[in-house]
Amino acid sequence: MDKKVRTRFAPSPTGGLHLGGVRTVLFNYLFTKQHNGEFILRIEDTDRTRFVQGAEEYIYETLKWCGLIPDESPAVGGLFAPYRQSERKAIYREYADKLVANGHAYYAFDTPEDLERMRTDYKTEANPSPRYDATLRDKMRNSLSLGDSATQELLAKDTPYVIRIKAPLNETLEFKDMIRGTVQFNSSETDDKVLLKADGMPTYHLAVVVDDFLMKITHSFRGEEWLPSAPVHVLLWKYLFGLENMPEWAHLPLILKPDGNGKLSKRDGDRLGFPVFAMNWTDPRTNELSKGYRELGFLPEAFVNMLAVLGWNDGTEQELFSMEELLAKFSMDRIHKKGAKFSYDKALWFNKEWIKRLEADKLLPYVKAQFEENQIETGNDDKRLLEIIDQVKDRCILLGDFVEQASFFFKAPEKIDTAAILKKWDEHKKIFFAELVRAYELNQDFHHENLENIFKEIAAASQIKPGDLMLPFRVMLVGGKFGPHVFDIASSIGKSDTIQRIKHGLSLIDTDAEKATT
RNA sequence: GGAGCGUUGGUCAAGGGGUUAAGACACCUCCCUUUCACGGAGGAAUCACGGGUUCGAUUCCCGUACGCUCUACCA
Repeated sequence: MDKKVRTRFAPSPTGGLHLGGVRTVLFNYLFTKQHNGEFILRIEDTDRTRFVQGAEEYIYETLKWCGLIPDESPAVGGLFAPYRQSERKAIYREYADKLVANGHAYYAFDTPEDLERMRTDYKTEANPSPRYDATLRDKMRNSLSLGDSATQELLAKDTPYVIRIKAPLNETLEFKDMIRGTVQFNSSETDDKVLLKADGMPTYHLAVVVDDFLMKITHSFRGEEWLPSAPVHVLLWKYLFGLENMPEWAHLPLILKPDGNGKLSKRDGDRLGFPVFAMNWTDPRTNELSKGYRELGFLPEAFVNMLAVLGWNDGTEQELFSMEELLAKFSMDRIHKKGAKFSYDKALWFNKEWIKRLEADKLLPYVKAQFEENQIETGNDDKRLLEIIDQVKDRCILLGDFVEQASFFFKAPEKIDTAAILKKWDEHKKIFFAELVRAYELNQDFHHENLENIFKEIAAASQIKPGDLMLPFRVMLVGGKFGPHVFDIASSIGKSDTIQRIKHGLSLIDTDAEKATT
């Protein structure tokens, strides 16, 4: 391949950027990077949607969070600007006119009602969805059926119209898909798709072909749902720029809903309780907020990893890939043809693995942010925080779990699970803890080994098994049955806090025990 | 209805004429841990169906079934 690889992604700014969209960019990005190519982000907006506040920025931010906007090619601007569809209206118009002039497209004056009528009038059992195609176009109001003079008259009167492609009969249309090999269609199966809408904006079909040509795109990635409209695009390439200049296509497999079948949608996320957007997304039409993976406590590394192996693997047992590893190992020919059902459980597993895998100092900023959000003061001692992260990160699935798993290092628990203690509580244990407090008060060395030794000595003297005392101790310190080793915690929070928490625990146990008896 | 695409455990999947058909998630059992996790060992569970080709088909070919996508002046 001697020509420079150039790829693009064209998100619509109205729909947010969901899992499938991010994965398309990811594969696109990996491929482009591997070929040392150039990646173009084009915004697929329309007159109606281009003013949606913050939608473009949202897309950039998502891609930045995932590490998918390469530094060397800026998001907007560059060699082939403008990249916003709404700013390229005149360009599309020019090519639509050219197609009409060459006889490959025509004006159609049908109103929405006309089209509706056509769909009901010609609907039969054998053909439940009639199309505007070679069999029907003579019966509709267009420049082909009306003739030149009538058409000119309508145009002169500013009658609204669209431009439709004139799909030929019985031609074999084929193209090579990077994932599926050669795909063939019969041109009779494609209908006369609208290329230029009445408002002067192009449809996706025209825009994608024109832009891919003008921006010299060599490889074009999109979801599998576009496969059925590929013949229209092949036709446009043939009429406008020559098939030899057509980029290679890759139709990526769909991401399917976890239960049942079908494409994963925003609704499924709401219904089953997991996000389908990388970041929080507020639908501009309904103002409805959908939670994002970022806000839910996912690491970008985990999110990207999870997406990468949804529809691709390297043929080994490896499942955990950093971006560097993906760049080294990704290849188009190992992308699956089959759509994959999304599994949130597996997504959580990836996050858990990445939290375990990342060094504490990489985790530090995330953990700090979590504590800040929950108004827990961690002080300025990063060294201590790093130690704590190392102690608890194995038990965290989401970044937010650090709050539950480590907040007691900084702050006495608000609630104590006294019920867990009271099941096996008695006077002897009460006395033990009173003695423990006294012993710890006198003690200067608050290292965990020493604390454990003192604890065990007193237990032995009281003739109670240490095991029966560990749980109450733990609950007093952290509030519940979880967390790292008790003596590590005691050592970390220090003498006065430890003693205070035991005392507080004892008084709570007393009051709750009374409540239980009355 | 039509066209295109697809079909290995519940899910993600490796493999691709002869295999005890990898591995992961989830589930279950046990071990470790005087908590919760992590970790370790094990278990249950799969080649859609029917025809070919072949000594032999999960693998190749042809059908069938099923599923999905599209069938908008949405992308």
